[in-house]
Amino acid sequence: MSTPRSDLAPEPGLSREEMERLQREIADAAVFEDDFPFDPATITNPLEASANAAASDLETPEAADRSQPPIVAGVDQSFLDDDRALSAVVATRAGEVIERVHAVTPLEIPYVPGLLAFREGGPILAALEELSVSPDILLFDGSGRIHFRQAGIATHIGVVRDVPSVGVAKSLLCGEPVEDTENLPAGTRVPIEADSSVDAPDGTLLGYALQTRQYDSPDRYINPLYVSPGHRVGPETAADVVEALATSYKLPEPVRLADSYAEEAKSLVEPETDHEN
DNA sequence: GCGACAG
DNA sequence: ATCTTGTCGC
Repeated sequence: MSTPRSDLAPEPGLSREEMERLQREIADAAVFEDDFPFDPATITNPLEASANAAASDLETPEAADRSQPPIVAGVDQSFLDDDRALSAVVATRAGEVIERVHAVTPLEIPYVPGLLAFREGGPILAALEELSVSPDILLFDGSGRIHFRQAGIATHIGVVRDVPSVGVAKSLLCGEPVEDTENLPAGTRVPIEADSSVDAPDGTLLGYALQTRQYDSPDRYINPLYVSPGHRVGPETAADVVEALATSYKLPEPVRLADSYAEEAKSLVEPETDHEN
């Protein structure tokens, strides 16, 4: 049963203290383990999509929902001016784009590390409202459980909508890799554990540094992604899904698609309106 | 007081 | 995030 928590939506007008209190509520409501009906192994990009399509053929009417691969949606933002954000959502199934939507909303607050959801959550929720399909899982450009209060933007939106979600960050917000993450071979994952900066027992597994791509050559190397559970997904599955979708590039395809669509959709937006002074 | 900090 | 030049490699 689906139980959205609109009451926990990120409100930009709150004081910093109230925002942090809300994040602790989000973390309490979040589920950092697999809790969804589909088979994550059926999440793929186009190249491998045909391989597993044959396996699920003889469907009974009741299982009709699972006769098709899960819908994976990537979410990302771009900025139009200094006070408007454009949020883009690209829904994919078996690696194919089935829907793209976007929404523009005013930015209420500046970027503050740890409070990203209060800056970009509004635009994201507005864009998700525009979607006609129901994503089985959401991939965000930012952290999930790898967060001071275990409530990164992927976790926050996942809980509010009660949809499985994963955080995919390009840099590490907090936590401690259990070993060096420089110049890792492709396919490597290094656990990220809670340290004193995180509101969780030291050593709690928050996510993974995941090396999806790497150069063959000498001194230059690609940094890993920092993948963490958002909501209703465990750390292993979160990394599995991102790895399965990051076939040609460092970032998983739905996130790349959302990234470019967020840029592309700028041309569809009205120029900034002069607010009367 | 200093450092560190997703997008 | 956004800007933007320079460099590496197929």
